[in-house]
Amino acid sequence: MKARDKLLNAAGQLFYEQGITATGIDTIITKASVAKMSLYNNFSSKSELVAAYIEERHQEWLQLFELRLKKAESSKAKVLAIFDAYQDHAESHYERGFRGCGLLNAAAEMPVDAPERKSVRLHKQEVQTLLEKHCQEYLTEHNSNFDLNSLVTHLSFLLEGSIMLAGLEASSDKVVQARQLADSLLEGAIK
Amino acid sequence: MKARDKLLNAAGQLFYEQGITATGIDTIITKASVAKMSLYNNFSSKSELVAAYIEERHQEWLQLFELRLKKAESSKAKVLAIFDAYQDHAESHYERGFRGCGLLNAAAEMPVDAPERKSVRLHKQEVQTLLEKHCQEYLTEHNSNFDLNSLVTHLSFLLEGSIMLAGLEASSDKVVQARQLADSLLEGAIK
DNA sequence: TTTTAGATAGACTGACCTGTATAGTTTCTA
DNA sequence: TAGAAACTATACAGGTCAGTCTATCTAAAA
Repeated sequence: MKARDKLLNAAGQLFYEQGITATGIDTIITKASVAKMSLYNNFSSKSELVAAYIEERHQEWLQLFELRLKKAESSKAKVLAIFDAYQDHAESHYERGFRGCGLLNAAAEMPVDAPERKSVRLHKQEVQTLLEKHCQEYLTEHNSNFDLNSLVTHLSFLLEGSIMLAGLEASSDKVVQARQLADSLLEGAIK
Repeated sequence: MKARDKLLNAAGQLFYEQGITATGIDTIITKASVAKMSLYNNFSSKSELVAAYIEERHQEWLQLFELRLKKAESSKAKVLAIFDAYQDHAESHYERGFRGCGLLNAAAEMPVDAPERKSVRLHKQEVQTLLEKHCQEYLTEHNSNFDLNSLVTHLSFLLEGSIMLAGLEASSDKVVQARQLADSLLEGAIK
């Protein structure tokens, strides 16, 4: 395996488990079994490694979502596939200590003006856009005039609130509950 | 003002704005205009200062809530007072950079087994207990057999999801929207 | 076979980290 | 007014931080 990938793997695990600021360069390269210069040949600084980490987490989630989306047959199932992907994410990290959404956690430990917060914001906006798209389809399919914006906002609160509380409790239960609530919310929107 | 209070003020601001791990002892004592020994005479370690910070944030919120609760006349208004307190919190920090819930942020930057995470969990449970109490009253008052647990869970997702996204966007808008959604949710629960 | 790119180990810098030790000063209070 | 308690400034220890430098090695490409 290339040094860059080893680094991303090690950093991915450590950043997620210990937090970014609390994780030092030396810990990362030791876990990756890589020389320090290999880090600085692939990334110009720790910040750049952090940026790569954030991007990777997001792509990882998008892949989980794509998998779930393929299996979704109804338009409601497509909306709920977003919740499924959150659940998959939660459960994939359960054994080594689930700690919530890596992106929200990263943003939470950065100062207000940190560039990392901006990219997390963009990623969450992308999730919101996905929600909007599939909710739109769902509503038009059922000829509902339910307010799209408030539905999307509502679902995004269920999503992020549940993953946050799930992380705090180190369990995916809350995400499962959020999915159920989202389900009945969607049902209510076409009645 | 006593050194202990000066320290709690300075640490409170710095921890909230910059994150806990990223804030050093020296930065805190400089901002507090206090000698280093004053810190270690009042707190045995940085961790103890962090614990005090977390406790203080929680008490601060409880006070905001008490104020709102007093003004609430209906049982629905009492439930919504919890959302109002979140909004007050968001807006009180707006000028110097709102960054979400200090407790959730603190938990987010700590390793899975950190004691800080446990106390944050306890505080969030207290909020949930308040939600439960006032929802209970609301439902019985209106002779509703709406499921209490799912209502409370739902509201807690709206609460924590909105404060998290609000922090990411440095605006209290999301919390206001969450309150509106909570309002109609409560209305729906007694129909 | 020679060149080149990627990797290695490890020493090093200078700044910053938490926490301690010492000694002098202010402030409250009995 | 005398003593105790709280506070100050400063220096220091021992560690860790991000990042640089050098020198060596290996493997694939030219």
